Amino acid sequence: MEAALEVFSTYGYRGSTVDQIATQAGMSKPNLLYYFDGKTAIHVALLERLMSTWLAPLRAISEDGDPMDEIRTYVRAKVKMSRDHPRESRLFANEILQGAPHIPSLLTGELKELVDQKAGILKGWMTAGKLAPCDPYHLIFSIWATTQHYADFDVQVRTLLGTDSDQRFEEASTFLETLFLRGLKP
Amino acid sequence: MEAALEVFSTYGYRGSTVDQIATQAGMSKPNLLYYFDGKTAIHVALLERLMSTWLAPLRAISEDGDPMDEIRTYVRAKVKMSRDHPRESRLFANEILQGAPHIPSLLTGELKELVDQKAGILKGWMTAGKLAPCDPYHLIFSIWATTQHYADFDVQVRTLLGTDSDQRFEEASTFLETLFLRGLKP
DNA sequence: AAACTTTCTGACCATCTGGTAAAAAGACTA
DNA sequence: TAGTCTTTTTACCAGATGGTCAGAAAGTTT
Repeated sequence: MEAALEVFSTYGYRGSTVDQIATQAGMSKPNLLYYFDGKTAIHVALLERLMSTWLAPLRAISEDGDPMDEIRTYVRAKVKMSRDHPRESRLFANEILQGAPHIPSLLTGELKELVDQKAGILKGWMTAGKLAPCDPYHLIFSIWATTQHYADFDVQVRTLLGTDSDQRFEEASTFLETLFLRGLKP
Repeated sequence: MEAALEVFSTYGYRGSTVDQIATQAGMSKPNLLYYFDGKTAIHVALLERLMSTWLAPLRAISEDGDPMDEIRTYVRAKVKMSRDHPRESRLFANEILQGAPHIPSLLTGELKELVDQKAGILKGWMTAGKLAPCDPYHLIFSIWATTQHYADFDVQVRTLLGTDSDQRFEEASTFLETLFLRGLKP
C-alpha cells in the first residue's frame, strides 16, 4: 500500500504500472498480484483506506466549540495535511479530476453524509449570529481548495515562491487563517 | 487541437491515446502524426497555446484601478473561466499535478514573470493602505485554488451540492466575492 | 497530360502492460 | 520424514499503444 501510494500519487492511475508498484514494494509483479486482484483493486483499496484519515479534520469540527476556533483549527489541520501527506492529497485530486471513476460510492456516501452534517453545523452558527452568513458548502469547498492547493500544485507554488523550504506552509497557514477569520467574522 | 483538448483534459496525458485524439478529430492516426511530431508534441503545443488565454484575467489586473474592484473582477472572471473552459483548467491541473514534466519553462518563464509583476501591484496597494496587508503570492494562490476548484473538482462539487444546474457558479461567484472582499478590506 | 508536391491510408512493428500458468521454494503439521 | 498448504518466482501471453513506411489519392504546377 505504501508503494502504491507513492507510485499512484506521482503518476496517476493510468500513468502507473503494476511493475512499478511491485518494484517499489520490493517484490515481483506476480507476487503483488497474488495479494491483490489487479491494478484497479490496489487503487480502490488505497482510496478507501485513506478516505477516513483524509476526512478526520473535518470530522473533528464540533458544534460545541467556538466557531472561529473550530475554523481556525480546521484550516491549520488541512494545511498540515498538505505538508505531511501530499501524496494522499494528490491521489485524491487525480481521481476526482478524472471524474472519480473508481470511487463514485465514496463521494455519494461517506463524504456527502459528513459534509451535509458539517454544513448544517456551519449554518447553525450563522443563524445564531456567530459566523457571517454565507453558503456553508462553498465555504467548505474554499477551505479544501486553498489548503490542498499546497499539496496538489506544489511544483507551481515552489516555482513561484522561489523557495524550497517548508516555510511556505507556515506562510500559507497564516495567510489563510487571516483570510477566513476576517472573511467570516460576523 | 480541439480534439486533443477534449481527450487530454478528460483522461490525462498518459490516459489518452493518439488513436483517441485522431478519432475525435475525424482523421486517422498516421494522418494526425503527419501534422504533429508525436503525442508529446501535441500535448505541449496545446499547453503553450492555452497558457496566454488562461492568464488573460490576471494580466488584466491594472495598477490604476480600484483594488477592491480589480479583485472582484478577477475573481468573477476566474469563476467564469471555470464554467466556460473547464477542459483547459483540467488540462493544466493534470499537468501541474504530475509535476509539470512537459512545461517547466512555462512556469519559470512567462508565468513567474507575470505573477511577480502582479504581486508587486498587490503589495503596492497594501502599503498604500488600500488593501489589508498579507502575502500577495498566497493571495493569488488562494484565488486560483478557490475558482479553479469548480472546474477541476466538478464531480465532487456537483455530488455534494446535489444539483446539476449551472447555478453553482453563480453561488460560487457570490460566495468568493464576499469572502475575498471582506477578508481584504483594509 | 505529364510531372511534381502535398495529404492521407492500410499494413505493420517494437515495446509495454495487465494478467496468468505452472512449478519451485518455504513453512507448518502429522 | 512425508505430506500439505502458503508464498514466491520464472516464463509467458494477448492486447494495447506509439510510431513508421511504402504507396495511394488528391491537388497543384508546368
